[in-house]
Amino acid sequence: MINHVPALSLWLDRLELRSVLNDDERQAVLSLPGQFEVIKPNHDFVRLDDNVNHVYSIASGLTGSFGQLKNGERQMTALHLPGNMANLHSIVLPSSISAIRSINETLVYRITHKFIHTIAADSLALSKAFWRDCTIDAAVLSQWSVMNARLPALGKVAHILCEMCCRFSNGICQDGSSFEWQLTQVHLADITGLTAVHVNRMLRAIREDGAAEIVGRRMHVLNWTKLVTMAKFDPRYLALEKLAELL
Amino acid sequence: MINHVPALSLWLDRLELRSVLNDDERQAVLSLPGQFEVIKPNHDFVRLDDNVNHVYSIASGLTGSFGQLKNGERQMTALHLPGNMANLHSIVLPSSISAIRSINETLVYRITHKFIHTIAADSLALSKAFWRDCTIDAAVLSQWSVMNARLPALGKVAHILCEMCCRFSNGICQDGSSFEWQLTQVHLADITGLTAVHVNRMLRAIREDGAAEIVGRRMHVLNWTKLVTMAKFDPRYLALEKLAELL
DNA sequence: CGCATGTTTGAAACCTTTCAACCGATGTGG
DNA sequence: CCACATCGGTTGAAAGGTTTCAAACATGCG
Repeated sequence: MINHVPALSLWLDRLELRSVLNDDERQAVLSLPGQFEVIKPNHDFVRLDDNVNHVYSIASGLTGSFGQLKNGERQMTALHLPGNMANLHSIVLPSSISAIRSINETLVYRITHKFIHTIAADSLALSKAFWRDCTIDAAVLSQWSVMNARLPALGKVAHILCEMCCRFSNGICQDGSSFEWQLTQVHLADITGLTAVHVNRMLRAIREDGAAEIVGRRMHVLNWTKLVTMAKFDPRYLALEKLAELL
Repeated sequence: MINHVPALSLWLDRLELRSVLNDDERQAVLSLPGQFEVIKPNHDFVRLDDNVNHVYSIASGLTGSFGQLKNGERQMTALHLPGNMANLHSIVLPSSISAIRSINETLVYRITHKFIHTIAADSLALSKAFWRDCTIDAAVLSQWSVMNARLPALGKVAHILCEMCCRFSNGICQDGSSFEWQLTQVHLADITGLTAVHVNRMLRAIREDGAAEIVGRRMHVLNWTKLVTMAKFDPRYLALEKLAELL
C-alpha cells in the first residue's frame, strides 16, 4: 500500500462497516488522488448553489451542512466528522442545495468527481457502497427532522449530545464516557432550531439533572441511561453496528 | 413496448427529468416485473425495522414516510406522490429506518429488489439515476428540516402548501392554480410538528390573508406571491427544472 | 338516525424567545 | 504590562407563540 491518506482510510473503515469490498476496491479508495486543504473556522468552503466538482473528505476538525430559506435564515442539517465525506451526494447532484461550513479549523482532502466516477464505474460494490453511504447520511437527517419536530427543547439538546457521543465513540457510550467537544452553544442552536440562550438553559438542566455536562472543550456523560431517556434516543439510525452481508 | 405500467412510466419521467437514459435503459425500467397492490387508508405497508425486499412505486393515492422516537411519537419525513418510488433507498439499506403508511387508498406497484439490482448492474446510467433519485428525496427532506426548525407555524403550513402545489403542478404555480387536496389537518400536523388545532388556525390565517384556501378536497392558490413570501419558499430544492447534462 | 371522522373555536397554561445585562477567558496593540 | 475588544457562556424578566383542554359543528356513511 503506497498511498496512505488517513482521511481516506477512515472513510474506507466507514464504508466497510456497511459494505463488503475486496482488495482491489479497498485499494481504489485508498489511492484516490486529491489535495489537502486547511480551512479556517466558520468558513463556507462549499457555497449554496455552487456547482461542485469535488467531494471533501474530512481529515480533522468538524464541518456542517447548512440549509437556507429565501430570507437567508440558516439551519444546520448535518454534521461531518473526520472520516465522513461531506458531500458525496454531489457526485450525482452537483448543484449544491446546502452550504458546507467549517466549525473549527478543519483539514479536508479534496477529490475531483472524475476519480470517484471512475472507481464507481469499475466496481458495482463500490458504487453501491457510495450510494449506501449517502443513504445513511439521509437516515441521520431524517432522525434530526423527527427530533426537531417532536421533542421539547430539553430533548433536542439531549438528543444531539447522545448522537455526538455515539458517533465519537463508535456506538460505545456509558456512564463516564467523555470526548472532545467542539461545538459552541450557538452551533447547538443552529442544529436544534432553538435560541442560543435557551440551549444554555437546557444544558444547565441536563447538567443539574446529572445526565451530562460540558466543561471546557470536553463533554462528559454522567448518566447515559438518563440522557437517553431525556432524548428518547434510539441509536439504530446511525447504523454503527456492522451490517450483515448486503449483496 | 409490450409491458405498460403507468406507475413505471411516471417514475421514468421523473428519472429522465434529471438523468439521460437510452432506449435500452428506458425499456429496462418500463419492463420491471412486479405486482399491483391496493392499500387501505392509514395502513403501514412498510413497518419500522422491517427487513425490506421490495420497493414500492406509487401508482395512485398518497403515502408518507414516518420516523419515530423511542417513545413511539411519529413524525412524517416524506410524502410520496404518484410516480415516486417510496423506498428506493431500501435497495442499499434494506433495514427500514422509517415506516411507510398510506394516507388515502393507494395503489402501489411492488417490485422485488432483485430486479432493480439487475438493471442497475447492467447500466451505469441507471444506477446513477437511481442514486440521484434518492439524493433528490434527501434534498426535500433537508428542506423540511430547515423549514420545521426555522419557520413559525404560519410559515411551516404555507411552505407545505407551496411544495404540494409545485409537486402536483410540476413547478407551474400561479394565482388561481388549484389541485386535489388529500391531506387532513392532522396530516399537516404530522408534517410540521404542530398540533392539528394550531394547523387549523394557521390555515384560517392563510385563507383570511387571501393567500390560499382549502375547500372540500381541493386546494386553491389565491395569491401565489403572498403564499411564497409567507413560506420563504424557494422551489429549487425540488429540482423540478430539467437538469443540464449530468454525465 | 347514529356514529365516526375531520374541522372549528375559546380560554388558560405552558414553553420559548426576546431583550438586556454581566461574567470570564483569550488575544491584541499601545 | 495593562487597556481594550471579542467571543462564548450565563442569568433574569417580560413578551410572545403554541399547546392543551374542552366543546361544538359539519360531513359522510352504514
